[in-house]
Amino acid sequence: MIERSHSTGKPIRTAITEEDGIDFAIIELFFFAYRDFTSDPDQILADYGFGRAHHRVLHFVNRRPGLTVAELLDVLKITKQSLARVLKQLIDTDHIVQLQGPRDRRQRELYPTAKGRALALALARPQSRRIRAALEDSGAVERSTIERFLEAMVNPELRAQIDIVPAQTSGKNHGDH
Amino acid sequence: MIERSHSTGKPIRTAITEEDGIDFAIIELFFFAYRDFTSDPDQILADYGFGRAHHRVLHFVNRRPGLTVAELLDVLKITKQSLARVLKQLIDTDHIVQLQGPRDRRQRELYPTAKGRALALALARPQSRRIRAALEDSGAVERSTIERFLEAMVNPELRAQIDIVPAQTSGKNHGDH
DNA sequence: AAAATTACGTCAACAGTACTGACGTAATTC
DNA sequence: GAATTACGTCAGTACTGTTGACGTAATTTT
Repeated sequence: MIERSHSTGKPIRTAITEEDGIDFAIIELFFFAYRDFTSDPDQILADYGFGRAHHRVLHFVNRRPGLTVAELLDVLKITKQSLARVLKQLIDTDHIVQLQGPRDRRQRELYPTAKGRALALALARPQSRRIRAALEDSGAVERSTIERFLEAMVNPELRAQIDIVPAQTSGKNHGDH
Repeated sequence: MIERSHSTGKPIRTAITEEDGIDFAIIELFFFAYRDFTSDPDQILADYGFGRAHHRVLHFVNRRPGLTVAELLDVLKITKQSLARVLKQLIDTDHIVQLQGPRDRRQRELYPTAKGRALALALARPQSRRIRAALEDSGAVERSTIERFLEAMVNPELRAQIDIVPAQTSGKNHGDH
C-alpha cells in the first residue's frame, strides 16, 4: 500500500534549487512571516468568537470611518454575502454602526463605536509591536524601505486603495453636510 | 431600521491615527501585499482543482524532499486531519509519492514526482517575478534587507524551521541509504 | 411621471480549509 | 510482553469564501 503502484512517477530526491532564478527563500519567508503576523490577533479574536474576517472589517472601518458597504467590498475583494454575515455580527455586538448616507440615502456609511475602536487598537497593538521589533532586530532597516517594498508588491491597479488612507481627520468624502 | 436602536454606541467619525505609536501603515500594506502575492498561484491552482493548502504542501515537499508527515505538520502548523485530505489528493494525482522511512519504517517520507516538481515551479514563478519587480521598483532595496526583515517577523522559536532549508542538494537528514 | 439602474440586504446551496476527539494498525522502544 | 510512536481514518463541526437569485428603497434616465 505504501509502495506506489508501479505506474506512478519516480521520487525526486534532490531539493528544489534556486533554479531558473526563482526566489524560494523570500517566498517561504513571506509565508512564515504572515503566518505569525496574523497569529497574534487571532488569539484575541477567539475570545470574542470572531475570526480573521471580522478583524479586517474592523480595521478598515476604523481606518476610513464613513466608508460605504460597496467601498468596503472593493477593498477586501470579497463578495457581498461573505461580508454580510461578518458585518452583521459586528453591528449586533455594537462594534460598528451604520448611518444613512447624507447625499445618497441608499448608502450605509460604516463607523466604529468606542467599543469597536478599542478592539481595533487591541488587535493592532501586538502586530505593531512585532513590526517595530523586526525593524530593530534586522539591523539598519528603515521603515520607509519596508513600506516601499510592500507597496511595490501590491498590484499596481490596486495601489490606489492604499493612498485613500486619511492624512488627518479629514476623510476623503463628505466631511461636510 | 437603519437608525441604530438608541442603546447603541455613538459613531466615531475620525479615522484611527497612528496613536499609541501603532504602525497602521505597514500593518495594512502587509495585508495588501500578501493578498496579491497569493493571488498569482491561486489562479493556476484553480485549473487543477487545488487550493492554497495544496500549494503549501507541494512547496515544502519540494524544498525538503524526504520530510516526514510529522515534520510537515510542524512546519505548516495545521492538524493531521487538515493535511490528510490535501496530501491524499496530491498523492492520487501523482504529484507526490510516499516512501517508507529507511530508519523507521513507520514513517512516510514525502517526495515530489517530476510532475509535482513542475507544478511547484510553475506556482513559484509568478511569485518570484513579483518579488523581483518589487525589489527593483522600490529603489535601492537589497534582497538581503527584505530577507532579514521578514525573518525577524517570524516567531523566534520557529525560526529554526527556516534554516532547515537545504543549502545545496544535501538535505539535513539521511542523505545516505 | 414612468422606467431603468443602483445600493444594499437576504435567502439558498455549496466548497475549501481548518478544528477536535476518537479509534485502529504497524513498528519501535522500554 | 507492554507501552509508545507514526500514521491513517472516521465523525462531526466552524469559519470564510463562492454563485445566483430576489426584494426594496432611492436615485437617475428617458
